[in-house]
Amino acid sequence: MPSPDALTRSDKAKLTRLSRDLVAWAANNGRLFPWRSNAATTYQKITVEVLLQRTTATAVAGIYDDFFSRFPDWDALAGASPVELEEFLRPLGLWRRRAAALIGLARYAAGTGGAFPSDANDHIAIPAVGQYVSNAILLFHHGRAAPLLDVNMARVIERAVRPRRLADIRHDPWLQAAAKWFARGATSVEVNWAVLDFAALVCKARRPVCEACPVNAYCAFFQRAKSSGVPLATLVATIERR
DNA sequence: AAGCCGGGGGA
DNA sequence: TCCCCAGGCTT
Repeated sequence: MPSPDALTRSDKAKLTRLSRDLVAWAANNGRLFPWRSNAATTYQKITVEVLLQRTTATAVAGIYDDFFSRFPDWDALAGASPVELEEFLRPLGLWRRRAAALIGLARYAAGTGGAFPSDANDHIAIPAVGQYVSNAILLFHHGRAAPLLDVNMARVIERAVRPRRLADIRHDPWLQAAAKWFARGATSVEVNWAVLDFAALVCKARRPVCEACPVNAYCAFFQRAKSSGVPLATLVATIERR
């Protein structure tokens, strides 16, 4: 009997279809952000992932130009005065914690000339780099496929396929495997951006727009809602774990 | 593997 | 007020 934490063939097929459909959806409905531009440097792409934590992409977009004009590279950020940096970060919330994290990360990166280890096991020692930013480093700095597994990707995968078992996204074996499979391959970046946009615009935490969802035909969450007759809004509150 | 932490903004 | 937002850190 296979482990309940293993990806089934059915899971894989569904995740593959999901990634393809969301990339297609994003081609017409995806959001445009400066940090996704070809002009964005690796420094900007990694730094912005710290800016984006526990805040909205809209808020980050609002400070993006000013921030990177004042702190254009790792050296500038590493030498920033905490007080000045905090002023830039205030609109995002968590500004004291974020300033300290950014300076720690920047000091590290400035010391290596902007290079990061290619082995994710070596990332845990780097300030402000947890599982999420580690994957961002693999994805944007090393050009490797990696899932930006945050609450958004987790929500979409859990609704479409099945809920995770553990409370913490970062420790659930099935969800980890599912995300990795979901974001595998040469289109990893596009898949990651597509699911973030889809989660923000359609598969929202509070009021998902299931009626206009491009994948509702095979979404477990929507199918369950439809067959149970329970109003969607009620079901949203309870993604049951098993 | 859980608990804790910590700020702005929208519903 | 409560909940959500591209989580990291400590235990």
